[in-house]
Amino acid sequence: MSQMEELKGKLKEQLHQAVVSAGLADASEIPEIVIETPKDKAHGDFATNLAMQLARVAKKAPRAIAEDIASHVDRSEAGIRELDIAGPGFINFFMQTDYLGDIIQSVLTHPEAFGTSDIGGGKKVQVEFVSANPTGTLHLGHARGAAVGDSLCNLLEAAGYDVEREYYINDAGNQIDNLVYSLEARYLQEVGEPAEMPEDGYQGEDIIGFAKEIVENYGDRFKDSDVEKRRAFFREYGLKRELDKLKADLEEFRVSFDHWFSESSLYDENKIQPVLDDLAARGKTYEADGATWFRSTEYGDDKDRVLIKNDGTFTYLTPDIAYHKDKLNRGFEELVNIWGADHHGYIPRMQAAIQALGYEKEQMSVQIIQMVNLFENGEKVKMSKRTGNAVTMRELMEEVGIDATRYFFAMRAAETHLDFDLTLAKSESNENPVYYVQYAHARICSMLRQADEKGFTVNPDADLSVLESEKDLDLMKKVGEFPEAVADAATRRAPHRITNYVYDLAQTLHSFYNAEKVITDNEERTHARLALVEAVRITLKKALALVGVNAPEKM
RNA sequence: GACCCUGUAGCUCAGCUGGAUAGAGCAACGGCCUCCUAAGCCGUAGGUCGGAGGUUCAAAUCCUCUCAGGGUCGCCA
Repeated sequence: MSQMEELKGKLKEQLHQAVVSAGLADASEIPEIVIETPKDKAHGDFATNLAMQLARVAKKAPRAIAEDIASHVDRSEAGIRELDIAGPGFINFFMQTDYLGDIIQSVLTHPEAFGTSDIGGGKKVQVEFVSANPTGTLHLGHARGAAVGDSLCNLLEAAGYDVEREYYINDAGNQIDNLVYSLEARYLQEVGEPAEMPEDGYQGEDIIGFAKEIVENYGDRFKDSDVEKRRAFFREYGLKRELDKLKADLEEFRVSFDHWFSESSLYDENKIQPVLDDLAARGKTYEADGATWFRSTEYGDDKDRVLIKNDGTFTYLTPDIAYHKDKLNRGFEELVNIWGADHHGYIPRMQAAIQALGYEKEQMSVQIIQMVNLFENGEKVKMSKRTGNAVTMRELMEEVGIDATRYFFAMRAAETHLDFDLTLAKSESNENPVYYVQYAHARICSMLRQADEKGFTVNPDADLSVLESEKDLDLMKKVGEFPEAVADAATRRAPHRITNYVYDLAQTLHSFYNAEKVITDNEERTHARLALVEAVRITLKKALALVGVNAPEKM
């Protein structure tokens, strides 16, 4: 538990006692006391709406209740320096400031623990994201999914969940056959045979590249070889190369998965039929029109869904149900799927399947990643200038840079449509929020270097009580809010709260920097401010790391 | 037709498990470098929170209806 939480806990406890001793309400009638941090600091360090909540129970006006509470609360026990009753009945608390110094010191002595919590209680959660088909290149939308998914995992880990990152490889459907035929056609073209691309073949440059590789390494030996053998080889080769490329791109984007799960392994290990049998045994399937149907309407889906088509093959849903069953069998208590917006209609049937198999609906949740629109110089960009196709993740990384790309994707709530401003993301100026935050970090590093030259080092035991200016206190408070920001972002599955927080922290630092001098002739204060500034640096770095952004030491 | 997302300052967005005069960035305007990075700071201006009802002591936030934009509705994946 962070110092901030402890402090709030103590305050709640004292307020609770005050309500009882003032005879306003019985202990059982008191609602959960909410302590908030007011937006306006004129409203104190903390505030509560308790008096308003008690109006009904106590049958008194909120302000009168607030007066009663105020006169009964043990101020020194709760760490209250001063308190105000304001507005319709808010109680504003101005706290004794010594707790702020304690927070800074604990950041310096236990930096690794700062910002972590145990609200997850070690719960095993699996997050499946990106999962793009291994038939081409990662695009804009995948990049957003990767950034959001990875940041969410970081947050859940910080909040004490046991997290696994998984990528589901769709390597069994006919899109893979298509990959094989496309690669085959490209290969034959390379060795001078007349061959046409399949009608809906993959036109990407990557496939041509793979065909060239095969010619380099194996010559034209597949030209006249047995078609089945050739295709088996191309399947393996094409898939491997596509996966290598996906992994490499994602690694570069600072996203790595714990587990790459192959759809075809569900077939190889006979994991699909047993699930069909299980559903049938539970009476959740029926035959009609030559197909086998799943009664998803029993769980609120719009209509029932086909599992086995009348040609005897499975729909996409069928192995996917088996896949989810497999995930739950692996011991995950909760599954989080991060899907593109085009899959939102798919949620009810998957949730139906989970329930039909006897699991709780809540064991699977879906985070939808909404569309991304690219803008450059105020104009909508649809296609890559280079290739004429959709803009790829790699192009983004190269043109915009990884830090800015990850920051921009983390910056907005995942389920909202995103306008990605290329011009802004690329600009190395004050308009760009990424640089603003990174600059704060670099600025501190610069101060620390200069302090070092003058013989000052950061001392966690520095006496922080000498820091009394408004800017000092603002900055300490902002650092203290970090653990709460992380816990909040994790609970709400909202990485964008971290970028909001870190921007705020950077702003507070810059403001402090312009108002107060860190390195001065006053040794005591210099030590105290160095400690403060180092704590800010650690916090900036940790917050940026949560969204996959580097914290440079120089800019 | 059904469902999902969105509608808050000129632009991009926070806030949405109800609370104090609705916040931030950019853009606009005015200031600040003999001083630890001006990629910075300080200030000014700018809003019928799409609209209409309702619930509440209190609504941007909850409910109903409605308008606008985007998306999805396959025995594709």
